[in-house]
This record gives sequence, structure tokens and C-alpha cells, in this order.
Amino acid sequence: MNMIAKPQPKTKRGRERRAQILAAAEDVFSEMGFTAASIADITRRAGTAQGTLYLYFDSKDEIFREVMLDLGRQIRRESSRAIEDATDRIDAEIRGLETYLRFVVRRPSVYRIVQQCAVVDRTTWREFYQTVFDRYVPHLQAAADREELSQGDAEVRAWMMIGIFTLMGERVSDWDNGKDIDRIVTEFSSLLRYGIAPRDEPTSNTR
Amino acid sequence: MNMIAKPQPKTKRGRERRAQILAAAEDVFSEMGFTAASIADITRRAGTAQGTLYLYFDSKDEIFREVMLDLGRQIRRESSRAIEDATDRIDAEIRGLETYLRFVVRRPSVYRIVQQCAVVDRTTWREFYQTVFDRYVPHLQAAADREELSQGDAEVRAWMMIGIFTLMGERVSDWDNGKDIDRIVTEFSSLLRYGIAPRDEPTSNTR
DNA sequence: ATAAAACATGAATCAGTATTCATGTTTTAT
DNA sequence: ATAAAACATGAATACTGATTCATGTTTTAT
Repeated sequence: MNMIAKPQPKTKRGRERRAQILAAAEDVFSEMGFTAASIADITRRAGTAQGTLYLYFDSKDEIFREVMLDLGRQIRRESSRAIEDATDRIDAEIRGLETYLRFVVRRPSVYRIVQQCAVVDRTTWREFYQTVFDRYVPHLQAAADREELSQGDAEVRAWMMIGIFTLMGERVSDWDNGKDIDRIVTEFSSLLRYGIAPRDEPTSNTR
Repeated sequence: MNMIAKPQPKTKRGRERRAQILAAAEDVFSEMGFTAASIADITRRAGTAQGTLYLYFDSKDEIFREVMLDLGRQIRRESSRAIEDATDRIDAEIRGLETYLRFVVRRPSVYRIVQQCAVVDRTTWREFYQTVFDRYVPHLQAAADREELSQGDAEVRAWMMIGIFTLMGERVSDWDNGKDIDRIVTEFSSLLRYGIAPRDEPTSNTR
């Protein structure tokens, strides 16, 4: 509702405190969950007084939102970096998945926060996925035009890829801590290249 | 912690009240979210007094859990019914997705509750996905053995399929209300049969 | 018909915690 | 060096809402 966020801190000390509190909030929210996490928990972790948090953030909801926006930027930065030197779109998808999975294993808070966000702040959560989607579709469309992919529905493909990335991310960060990344990437690669239907020519093209 | 749940109601009236409150809880939780939903909201919707809820459920957490378990059963029932008369595994997957998507459009509370569950009661949420996974893998493995699918990593395939189902479910129930189901099913079918890589023989086999 | 069990009520309790604020300290600008 | 602005404190406030419980009603069993 309130569109005017707190102004940026004016001094170096201020910027540091804000960053300190934001980092503490990320940890606490991902470890305890939004509801269980109290302002006292966050400021204790950050080593400040409770009131200090309100110098930089309007409310518990707003600080959560800032945490999510920050993570969103990190996720997108990480994935675009991954695909920079891919040879073609299939390769880009595969590298993208691998980098992504390694990222979420390093930063398991990512998925916790995104999941919380779906519940705590649905608008921000939608915007996050919409942004990912909006950047994804043109890549897939262009790749199909260049014949690096078969022709197909780029939008639906984007959602399917995002679905695979998302669940695999949850899986490795929450369940197996990264030990299955290689298997996952191998099978994903095979899905993109051949689907999962029986293949006609058994062992000819590795392409 | 407390493993002893409330005993089953002894009378018809009791069973009806319990069902009434459970249905109200599903609606209220999915509309308002777990945190915002109060016991008063639930009992108001159910048309009973607040205390009545505590005759049948130990706590707000427990009633949420019961809602989730109930939905889990419905989801599994619906999807197994869908694939009963599929001709092969690829066909089963495609029918499964379509039925599934139509189900979540009819019952949009499904995804809201599952998402909430990831945050509110992580144990139950994990058990839900684990159960889906445990039932899925043997089907895929058996199908590969019968050569209805190519050989591959059945476990990773199961997670990828679940990821696609999940995101598409969220997508149609939350975003577009079912109008894109046909497009989605078509593209999904194509992914399973051919992948998304360029195809060697342009227009030969519809299989 | 009657006692016992089961079910139902809703106002009062009570614990937790987000937010404020009066007071102090540090930094910046002149 | 000094005033003003920015930053920091943490105890007190204020509110919410889950849970309880004393009391009443309905159903079941005999």
C-alpha cells in the first residue's frame, strides 16, 4: 500500500547497518520461517537494538520483501552468468541448470525464502516468476528461429523449464545437499535432446 | 510431537460437524492464508462456536495438517484414476497432466494449501512429495523395462515430471484459470516424445 | 423415562511480539 | 568547535488471536 519506502541511508555507517540487518533477516527467515521469526531474533542476530531495524525498514513485511527482491537479483545474475559462453541453447539450458543447482546448494536460504514468499507476499512472488518468465521466453523463441531448438510453444516451454529448475532446486538444497547434481544434469540433458520416448535409432547420434 | 490425535467422533452429528469444520478450514486457509486465517474465521464460516473446533482438532496447526492430508488423498486419487485406461506410459503421462490440470482449476485451493504446507508444516509437505515420488518411480521404471520409454534415470525423471506438473498446476489455477490447458498438454506431449532439440526427420512419424 | 456420554457454546484468559518513542550517541558540514 | 542531521537504543505500549472452561443441550443406551 505505502509506496514510499524508507529513504536510503545517508552515511556509510547507515548503509552497513542496513546490509547487516538484511543479511541477518535472510538467515533468520530461512531458518525459522517468517511467522516464527521475530524482530527480536533478527536484531539479535544482527547485533543491534530492535528499534534500529525500523530506521531502515517500515515493517516486518517490508524487510521480508527486501530480502526476497535481493535474492531474486542474485538468482538472475547467477543464471545469466552461467549461460554466457554456451555454444547453443540446449547447452545453455544444461549449463544453466547445473549452475543453478550448485548455487542453491551453496545458498539454501534461496528456496526457503522463495517458498515463504508465495505465502507471505504473493504479489512479490508472482512478480519474481513473471520476471524470470519474461526473460526466458525470448531466448527460447530466438533459439527456435535459429533452429537450435525445434519449433514449439516457447511460453509453455519456459514454464516447463522453470518447473524443472524449481523442483530440482528444492530437491537438492533440501533433500540431498547436492550429491545428485550430476545425475540430474545428465537426465535433463537427455530429456531435452530426445524426450523420454523409446528412440528409433538405438545408438547412432550422440550429436 | 503429540502422536495421539483426537478420537474419531462417535455420532453422525459429530462426524458431520467435523467434516463441516474441515471444509470451512480448507476454504479459509486457501483464501486468506494460514497466518491471516483465524480460528474465528473458520468457525464463523462453518457456522459453529470457536470451542467446537477444539472438540475435533487439537490446534490450528493440526487442523491445517488434516486439511493437507485430505487434499493429498484427493490429488492421488484423481491422478491414478486418470491413467487407468492409458495405452502406454507416454499416454499415461499426458492424460495424467491434463486431468491434473483440470482438477486444480476446479479446486484452486489445492495449490494454495500445498504451498502453505511447505511453510507451515514442512514435515507433512515432504511426506506428501515423497509419497507422490515413491508411487511414481516404479511406474517409470517398469515402463522403461517394457520399452514404452527409453532407458534412463527413473528417479530423476520422476522429479522432473513432478516439477512440471507442480508449476503448471500453479500456473493454471492461479494465473490463467485453465484456458491454456490444451496448449500445455500439446507441448508437454511433444517434450516427452521428442525433447526440444531440432529433429532429424522433419515430418515423418506422428507415431 | 432417565442417566450417562457426547456434543456445543462463546466470553474470558493470557502469552507473544510488532511497533513506538523518549532519550542518548556519533557523524557531517561549516 | 559547534550545531544539525543522522543514527542507535531498549523498555513500554498496544494489540491480536489461539486456547480454555464453566455451563448448557442433544443423543444414546438401557
